[in-house]
Amino acid sequence: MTAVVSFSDLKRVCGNCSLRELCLPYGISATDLKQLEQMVQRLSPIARGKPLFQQGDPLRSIFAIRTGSVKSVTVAEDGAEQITGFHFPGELVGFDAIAADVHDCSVVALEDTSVCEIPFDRLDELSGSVPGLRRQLMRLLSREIQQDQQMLLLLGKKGSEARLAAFLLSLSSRFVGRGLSASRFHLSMSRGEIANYLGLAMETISRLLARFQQDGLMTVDGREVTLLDLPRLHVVADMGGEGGGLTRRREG
Amino acid sequence: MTAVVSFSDLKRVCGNCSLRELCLPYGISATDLKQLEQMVQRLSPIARGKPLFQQGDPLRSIFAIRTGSVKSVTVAEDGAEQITGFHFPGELVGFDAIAADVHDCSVVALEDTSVCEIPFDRLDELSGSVPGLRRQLMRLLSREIQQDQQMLLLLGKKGSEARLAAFLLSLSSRFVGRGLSASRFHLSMSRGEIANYLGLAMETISRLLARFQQDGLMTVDGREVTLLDLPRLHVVADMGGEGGGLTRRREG
DNA sequence: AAAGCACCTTGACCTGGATCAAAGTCGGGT
DNA sequence: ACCCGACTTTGATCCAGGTCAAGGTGCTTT
Repeated sequence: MTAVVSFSDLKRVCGNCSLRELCLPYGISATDLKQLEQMVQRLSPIARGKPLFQQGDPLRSIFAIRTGSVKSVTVAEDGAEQITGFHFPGELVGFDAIAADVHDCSVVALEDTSVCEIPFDRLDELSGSVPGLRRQLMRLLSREIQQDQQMLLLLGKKGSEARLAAFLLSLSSRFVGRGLSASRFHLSMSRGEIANYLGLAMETISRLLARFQQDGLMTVDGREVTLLDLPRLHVVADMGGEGGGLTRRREG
Repeated sequence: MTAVVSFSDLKRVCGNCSLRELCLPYGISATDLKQLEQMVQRLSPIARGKPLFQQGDPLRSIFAIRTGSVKSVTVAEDGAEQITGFHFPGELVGFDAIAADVHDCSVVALEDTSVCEIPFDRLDELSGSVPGLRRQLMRLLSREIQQDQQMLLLLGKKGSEARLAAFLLSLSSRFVGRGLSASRFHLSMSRGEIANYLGLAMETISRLLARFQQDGLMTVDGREVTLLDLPRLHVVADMGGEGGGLTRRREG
């Protein structure tokens, strides 16, 4: 092991590429970092609506979103499509494919999007020699499990208002992490995509947004959104359990 | 690296413990295996209703179910409980905790259950020196992501019949994997727990089981279940998408 | 064998959100 | 400027599944 790389060195290498998330806090040596740097390729931007990879494609690489945004979509045998996630700069996609070496969802750009490609076998190899990288990879996989399970709770136990509020708050907190505004942002996905993601009908999203606005929780102008009352949105997002006021019985 | 261990050696070491799933097909050396063997501890059986670990506990170990069965439960801030999974012999639990070093679900025994405990930091350490083990760990994490996303599709897009049918088929195929009958088995969870897991009301489960029986799809006697028509159950499980006959519009 | 309890079933009714329908809005192309 | 197609809003109606209520069923305890 050679010297640990400084923060500024890293910034030079990855810029604000999301890969710094992958390696930063875990002490990577200069040689290891060089290897990591060399394995990453910048792809030409993906146009809105174009897939980064598709369900059924063999696992070749993991991708990091640099700019723009994407959705991941799973289609069932019967043709039903479920959006399983939206991803923004600094986030990685493709982890679903490790289990079977085949992607079981498609990832599609919601707007013009640039990504970095990380060939998986090289990443795997390097993670053998860099314990911090291995831990970080596992952490990322585990985080995805957590998020999906949080989503299961949302779909299994919460009503439409709580779902939408939770969705807006999730976007907000992720934008904050990127140094953007917590309360004012642009939705890169359509109402229909939000609806699909939350297991609701498009019309319901439309009505809910109108109601939230009317209740002073937020402002909506097309896809431009301003959250006016974060605390109350949190209350709405937490509604619907047996702990709160209005119960919603479901188990015996 | 010393000699690769034979299948029979492995059987001696892990018996039919689920850990063989973790290491078997990936060529582990005798010394490595010895290390793995030494790190695994057999816990005294967990009584029905007792937790293996609880939401909020720090990550210490991963657990492999040896006999019996467990459920994992997440409780939201508002008190709503969501069962995020059922686990049977040969399956591992605890992966959710890697991201934050804290378990974000509780795992509770559905019947008297015996498990093996695998201290996580030792597993992590060993996985550094054994590439096959590392790959297998990643595969397991990734598989959990896949399963959760499959579940998201179920909760987001399918009706009650499809959910229950898919649930029964999932149990069936998992039991087959353990060498048990695909069509005849015992439910170790209550109707209420099934309902909670599937995002339905207990009464709905009860009614659906009655209807499935009446339709000749299966036989129910308390918690004893016999699947009579696997193919038709598959059809029911796949219902509800825009590809099939009866549509269920949701996106624009 | 009676009581107690946890679990399950069945029926009657209600409601949240889906579906159907019909305009309205906006951005991009010619 | 105008048109076109994709997206969004809003209203009316419907229904799958939740909720409420009232018994069963069967196991364990005494």
